Amino acid sequence: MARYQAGIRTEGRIVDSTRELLSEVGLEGTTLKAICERAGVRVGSFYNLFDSKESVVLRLVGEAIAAVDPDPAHLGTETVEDLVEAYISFVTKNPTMARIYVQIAVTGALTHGELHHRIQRHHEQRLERFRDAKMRAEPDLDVATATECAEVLLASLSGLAFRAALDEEFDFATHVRAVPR
Amino acid sequence: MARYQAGIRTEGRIVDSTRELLSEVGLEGTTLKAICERAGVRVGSFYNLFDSKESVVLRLVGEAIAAVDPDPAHLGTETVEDLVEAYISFVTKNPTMARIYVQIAVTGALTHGELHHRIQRHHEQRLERFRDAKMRAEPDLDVATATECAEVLLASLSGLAFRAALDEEFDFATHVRAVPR
DNA sequence: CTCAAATTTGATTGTACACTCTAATTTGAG
DNA sequence: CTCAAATTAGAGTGTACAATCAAATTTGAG
Repeated sequence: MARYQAGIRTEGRIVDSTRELLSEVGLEGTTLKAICERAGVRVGSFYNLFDSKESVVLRLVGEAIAAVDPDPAHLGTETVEDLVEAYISFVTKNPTMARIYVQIAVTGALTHGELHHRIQRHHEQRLERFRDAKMRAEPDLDVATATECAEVLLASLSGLAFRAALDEEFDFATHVRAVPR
Repeated sequence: MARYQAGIRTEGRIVDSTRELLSEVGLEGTTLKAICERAGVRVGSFYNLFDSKESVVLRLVGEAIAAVDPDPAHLGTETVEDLVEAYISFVTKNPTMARIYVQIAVTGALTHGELHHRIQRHHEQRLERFRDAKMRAEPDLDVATATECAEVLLASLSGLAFRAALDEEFDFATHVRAVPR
């Protein structure tokens, strides 16, 4: 069972090259051959470490999802502003990951069932956090209205993130801060 | 040169089956084989009528783009509400086309250059129309602010359209009407 | 140093894809 | 009815893909 250093390093290189490729050429361009070439590894070595190409991609999706949300420890005290600012810093400081998320959300979710569920579940969680933050700020609001607000705000954010993913010039932060809430 | 009826009918069947496939299984699942099978046509017949698979897809993109916008004849008098309502009725009455647009916007734009330009150009045109409508309603607004508003509103709409494309249950119209402007 | 286990290699398989080509068939204008 | 042009059929090409496998090599604990 005991793993060797060589194998661990190889695994890291494979994950790194997959991440780079996903952000540079999308899911479509991230082929097994491309991953292996960039990692300086033969195909056989890849399959010694991973069950399938999908398993690496799925790991990266998890990474991206984890990076979207701010410190879960603060759950229960965060404001809508906190969540919005966290999203801004995610997209601007981590454009690679943001791109991966947007790309996989669409290219993956519509066809591959596994990714679809993962993205859907993540959206619901985010919706709840935004709604709770909203209700913390305005306790008189009923749940339905708060959920409505959260849904629209989230849609604006993802719409703008989508735009940022397609157009490098797009000033994401400024536009997000202009979103009415 | 004179075309025969048989060829014209075949062409129609191919376009129809491509449209159906795009909305059902996305760009990825819309293979030449699938198109031909559904159209009840052999591969050779396809290439007698079209240069490539891409050319049919591109025609469908044009169709989708044309369907997104309301009657261009009214250009110059339409209000922001008109544009928003037109978008709502496009997405709700024509979910197939909406799906095609969203899917192609992302899956296509990031990799295939041709589609990328087309989608980008369309977005800019839409942005201008929303901005002009906004300025017509509030003549005191400076161009930058109006553009800003239009950009955010459009992002909200596309974010919600994206959501609707992923989740059949999603009540698009209600959410769009809840978007602050 | 030894040796079993971990890792690497590279040739190989099988499948799906867009697209081509030639010959047979069908169409419809004159 | 004729026949050139349009259409269709369907086998075939080439390429890219994910994944497999047995054999060679490397690792590192004892």
